[in-house]
Amino acid sequence: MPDLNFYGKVYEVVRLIPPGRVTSYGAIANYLGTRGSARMVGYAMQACGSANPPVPAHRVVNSAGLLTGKFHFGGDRMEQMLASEGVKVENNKVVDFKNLLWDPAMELDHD
DNA sequence: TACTTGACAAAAG
DNA sequence: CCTTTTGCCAAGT
Repeated sequence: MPDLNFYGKVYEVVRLIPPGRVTSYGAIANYLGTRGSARMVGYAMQACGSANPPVPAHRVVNSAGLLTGKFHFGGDRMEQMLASEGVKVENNKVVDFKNLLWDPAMELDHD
């Protein structure tokens, strides 16, 4: 990948998330090598609106599978998109999160 | 250059 | 189980 900033790298990884799957901020940060920058991942999502192509930020949740960013999407839009991809959401959290979790460091960096 | 801010995470109470 | 505290790092001001 080209010389992308931290945000750019985050976008690249998030775009690799297959439909019907979800990942956590920490997983992405860990894949980028900066596990402590999990907050930056979410922070980058905030700026994902300017990214092109768009970033499926709705597939990114926190370590507990909680839709922390649903409020930023505006309403239940995040849940609707996830539901459309087959991801069940209940009480603002992903059902079978661990089963649907797509960890790039484990899926991509896999030998 | 220094301070503030977070769509987080893990630990402690 | 829920709330609070601490650590973390990059971007914006």
